[in-house]
Amino acid sequence: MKLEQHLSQSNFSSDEQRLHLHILVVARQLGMLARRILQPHGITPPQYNVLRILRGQKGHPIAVQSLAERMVDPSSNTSRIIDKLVDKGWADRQVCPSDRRRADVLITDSGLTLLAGLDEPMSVLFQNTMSSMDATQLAALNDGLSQVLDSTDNLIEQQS
Amino acid sequence: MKLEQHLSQSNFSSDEQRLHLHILVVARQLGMLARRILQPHGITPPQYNVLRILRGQKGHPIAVQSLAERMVDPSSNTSRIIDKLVDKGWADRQVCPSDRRRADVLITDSGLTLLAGLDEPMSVLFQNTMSSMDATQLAALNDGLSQVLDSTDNLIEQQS
DNA sequence: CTACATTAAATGTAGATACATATATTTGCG
DNA sequence: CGCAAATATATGTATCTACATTTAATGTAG
Repeated sequence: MKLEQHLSQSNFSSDEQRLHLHILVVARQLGMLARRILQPHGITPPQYNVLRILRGQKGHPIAVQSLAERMVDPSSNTSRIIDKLVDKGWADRQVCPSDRRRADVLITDSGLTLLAGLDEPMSVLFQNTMSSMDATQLAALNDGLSQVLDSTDNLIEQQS
Repeated sequence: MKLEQHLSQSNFSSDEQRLHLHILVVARQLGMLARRILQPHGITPPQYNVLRILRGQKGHPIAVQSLAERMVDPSSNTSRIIDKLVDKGWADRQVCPSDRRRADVLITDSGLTLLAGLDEPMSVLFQNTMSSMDATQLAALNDGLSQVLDSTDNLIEQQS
């Protein structure tokens, strides 16, 4: 009944609406906690997201568009997020030789060092926020959200 | 495994991290779908959120601060969101006579009419996005997210 | 090979957000 | 009462986001 306290509202029109609001409110809280960890290091959540994707490339450059597709928030302005990463020396961008429209992006050593220092606090955050759940419950939630994601994908696809 | 497709990533460091990302990605999709419903009516999700709270007051005025506490995103600039609602004629704001620091906010008939037209499409959205789940599964998800909300509240409280 | 369409990225711009500060009012203590 | 502290809201400001447009490079039909 935490949600009810949060919104000072005692009943919702359906369990579906309640779940909808639950997801939005929890996402906001998780985002806030992540921001607090990242902020002292001068990095925002979308920038962190991009850096993690770059690290996952293990040295292979990636185009801006592919980056955008893999981001949690794909509508963010990926070009300008990369600008910031390059400005701060965490990423490197250069024109792709085989297709000069594209920009190859790579993480720098400095970026890798930054991420290395963030891995532990972020992983502690995941553990702390999910600590009340056992493996079965975690799996149930992941399954349920996967189904919701499937529904939203279908709805979004329909419209476009 | 929808999440994996979305992020083009095949494995995560833990189920906790996977759940964290699941929540963020689903919240983003739900927000996007809501925005698409609201946009043609010239209203944004935070504005809609405030209007619904105002309607819930059933004619009783509410202070800006109390509004902020009940919003999904309490850090939004509630004053300026109310500005927009007042500009569009959906809400009415006047200085509280008993404490002139405060501003009493009320929904207008025009605001009620707007909401009345949005109730159905929004409720259809809730149903559509959650349609794959039965009552048991809905309850399990709501319970789980309530636990996560509790954990995040504790973490946020600790820090401040 | 030229012209037009397509693609990739960057940029312009209005509006929204986060965070700090300012303004106005009330409270409470000497 | 008189004045500092607290409270409620509004405003300032830099940054960020969403959405449209622009620039540049490539693909492709004639």
